Amino acid sequence: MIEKVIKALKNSGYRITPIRRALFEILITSKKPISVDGLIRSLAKKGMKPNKTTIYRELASLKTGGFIKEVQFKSDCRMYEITSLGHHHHLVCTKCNTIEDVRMENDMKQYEKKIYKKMAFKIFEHSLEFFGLCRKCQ
Amino acid sequence: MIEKVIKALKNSGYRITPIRRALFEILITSKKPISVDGLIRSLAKKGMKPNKTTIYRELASLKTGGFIKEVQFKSDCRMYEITSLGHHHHLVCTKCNTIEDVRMENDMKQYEKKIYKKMAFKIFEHSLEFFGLCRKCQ
DNA sequence: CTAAATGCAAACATTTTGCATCAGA
DNA sequence: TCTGATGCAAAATGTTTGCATTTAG
Repeated sequence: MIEKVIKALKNSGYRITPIRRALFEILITSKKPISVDGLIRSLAKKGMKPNKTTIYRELASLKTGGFIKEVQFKSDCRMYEITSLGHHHHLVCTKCNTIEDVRMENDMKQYEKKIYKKMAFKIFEHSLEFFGLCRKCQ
Repeated sequence: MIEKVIKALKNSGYRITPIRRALFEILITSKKPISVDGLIRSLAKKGMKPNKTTIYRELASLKTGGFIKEVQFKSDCRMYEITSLGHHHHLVCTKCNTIEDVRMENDMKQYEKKIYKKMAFKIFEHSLEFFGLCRKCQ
C-alpha cells in the first residue's frame, strides 16, 4: 500500500523525503481525517519535529496533486485524508469527536440526476457528513 | 416575515437594535448563506458601518438562540443562514461561487436508519453539499 | 434605570509568504 | 548539480476577549 503510493508520488515528480514518507504512513494507517496538529503529533511519535509551515505547504501540494482531500466539519479545523481510500461519507460523533467512515452503495447518483432535471445544476462532487452519537457515547 | 422573526427575537429576550433588525432583513432577503464580510457589505449598503466584533458577537448569539445556522463549504469562510428557511441542502457552483438551496423530499431518513442498523451510530443531523456548475456556468 | 448591545484595541489562532539553506535524484 | 523541500521569522487572515460607553426597553 505505502509503496504503491510512493511510486505514484515519484511518477508525479514528488521527491521522497522522510517527512513526506512519514506523512503518508500516518494518513494510510489513520484511515480517518486528521488535522494539522494531529499530523504533527503523529510525526512527533515517529521522532520527527517538522515545522508547521512544512506541513501546510506539504498538504497544499499534495491536495493539488490529488493525493489528499481536505474535509471540514462544522467550525472545527480543516482535516485531511488520503484520496486512495475512495469516496465515502463521515459519521462525526458530537460527544467524543471521533470520525468513522461510511460507504453507501448506490450513493447519491439518483439524487444528483433528479437535481439536474429539476434545477439544471450539473453536479461533480458532493460532501455528506452525519452528526450524532457513536456506539460508545450513546 | 421580518415582523414574525422580530417578535420571536423579543420573546427570546433579544433587544431590537437597528443592526439586529438590518441583519435579519439581509438574512431573510438573501435566502442563501452569507459570510461575515457579505453581511458587512450589505449593511454598508443600508448606510450602517458596524464593527466586525459586533457582527461576530451577534452571529454567535443568534446561533446559540437557534435563529441562524452556520454552514461551511470547503476551505471557504464560514457562512450563515436563517434557520426559518427550514432544512435543505446546498448547490455550490465551483465557477461563480453562487449557492442555491435544494430541498429533497424524503431526505436522508432511510439512509440514517440503515446506518444505525449497520454501525450503531445514532444520527441527529447531517449536512449535504453538492459541488458543480450552475445553469449559467455550464 | 439597568442589563444588553456596541466600539475599540489588543490578543489569539490558523494559515501563508519571503528568503536563506539543505538535500533527493 | 539543480530544483524541490525545509526551517525560521514575519505577515496576513479570521475570530475572540476585556473593558469602557451607549442604548433599548
